[in-house]
Amino acid sequence: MSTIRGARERARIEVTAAIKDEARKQLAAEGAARLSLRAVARELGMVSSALYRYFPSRDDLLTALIVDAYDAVGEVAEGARATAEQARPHPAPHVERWVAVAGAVRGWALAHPHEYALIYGSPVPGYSAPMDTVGPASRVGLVFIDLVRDAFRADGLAVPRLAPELRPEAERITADLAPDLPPPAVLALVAAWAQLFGLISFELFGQFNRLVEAREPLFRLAAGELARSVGLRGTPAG
Amino acid sequence: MSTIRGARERARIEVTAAIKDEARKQLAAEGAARLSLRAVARELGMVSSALYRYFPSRDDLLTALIVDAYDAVGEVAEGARATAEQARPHPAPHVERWVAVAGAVRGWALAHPHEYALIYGSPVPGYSAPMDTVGPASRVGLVFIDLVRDAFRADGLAVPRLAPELRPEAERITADLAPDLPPPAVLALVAAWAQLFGLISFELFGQFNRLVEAREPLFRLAAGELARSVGLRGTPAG
DNA sequence: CAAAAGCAAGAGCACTGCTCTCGTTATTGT
DNA sequence: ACAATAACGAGAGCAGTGCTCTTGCTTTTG
Repeated sequence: MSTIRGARERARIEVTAAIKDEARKQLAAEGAARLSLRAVARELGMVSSALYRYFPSRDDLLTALIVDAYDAVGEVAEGARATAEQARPHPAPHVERWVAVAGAVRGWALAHPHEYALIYGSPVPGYSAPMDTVGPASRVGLVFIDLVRDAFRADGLAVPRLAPELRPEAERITADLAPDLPPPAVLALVAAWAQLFGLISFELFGQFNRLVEAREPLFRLAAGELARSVGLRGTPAG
Repeated sequence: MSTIRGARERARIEVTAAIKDEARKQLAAEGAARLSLRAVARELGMVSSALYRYFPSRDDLLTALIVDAYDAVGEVAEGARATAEQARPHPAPHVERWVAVAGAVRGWALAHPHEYALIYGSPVPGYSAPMDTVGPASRVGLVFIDLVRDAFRADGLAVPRLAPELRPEAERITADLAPDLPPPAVLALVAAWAQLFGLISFELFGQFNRLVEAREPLFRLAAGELARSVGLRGTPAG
């Protein structure tokens, strides 16, 4: 299965990892647009053509970095949820768990701006997300779904009202994502999910420059309201 | 002032416009990353070095396109507001004016995805927005501010509650943007503004692929709730 | 009418992604 | 154990990029 069969296979794994590490370093330093295959190879002491034995093209390297970034932010979100769940002495209200997860995602984004831009900014390569990315891409979303499910089971949800025309869409999405949850809440969750990343993107991409100073409190405020719009209950004043 | 003084000056203006037009064409076709100075020059029948008489670098060309894009979407927003204002037989409720403006911005984004990505996606060039862009960049925001001001004067605002810690920030931003409006509403407006573009970006950048089908209704729903979060009043059911 | 400034063209530099070939080395099947 | 096969690293090379510099020419200016 995952047993390493020989020196060749072992070396391949190590070289692949080294390439990705160096590429990630250049990504963090210069951004995706300035990431250069040749520079990566140069830094690793290989010749550029050798690198093509590991990644068939620059876009494939970028795709690998995209997958890793999705996994990294997904892991951060999962960790934040676990931490918020085990808060002592009392378990945190669900709105605050939501805010904690959202804040963790924002923190990761601020710490890794170029990786964030890679996955939540404009699509860089040939404008089609490969299938490899859809799994890791949904990890953060799943965290929010699980969180809402917990809230639903513990306290119930203040299910938002829904226009009749959106009813079928809400049911379709609910069947896909979380058949055990109320469709209006799932639809609100999808919208809240997008809006959450809107806040992060605006902050990160400079739209708040010379305008908003207290960014973290504003983010927490908005995230809390989004949680309530999904139906979560928490402390009244945010 | 703006009188054209000679053939040389006239030619410069025309050539500059031609370069921007061709660049915009390539931008729409291939995206900002693949926009090539040499290709633009080639298509215009000039040699690449001649193009540097008009734009000192590729980034400056991109900056010019950014400014134009901000102006274009700003104009669309202003037009949508004017149209919604003059609706007959009855003037539209303010929530619906907000939704109309937001929908117009979304429509422009869907029609010009690469230009939208240029201004609201990840920052492409050396990661610092030049001063030339801040004016045009605020046009859309100003439309929303004006719209909220109209609503405030006509019907008043259902001013959202605000945590005390955010009070100073809200007052600072209000002094900058719209001193005549209630600070909590201005702060909510800033947050709503970011969230609105989060919805558009997620749709445009493929995050809704294989998930959301009825995107326009969902957008209108979320936009309406954002309007209400700022304090606007409208028809109850959205 | 001469000096100055603006302009297009071309050559050239350093860089990019990517392909192809050519020895070398490790893995595999007999 | 040995030969066939596949993977590998190195190098040369192609077409393309942004950008600079020099060289003549033309328009504008004093």
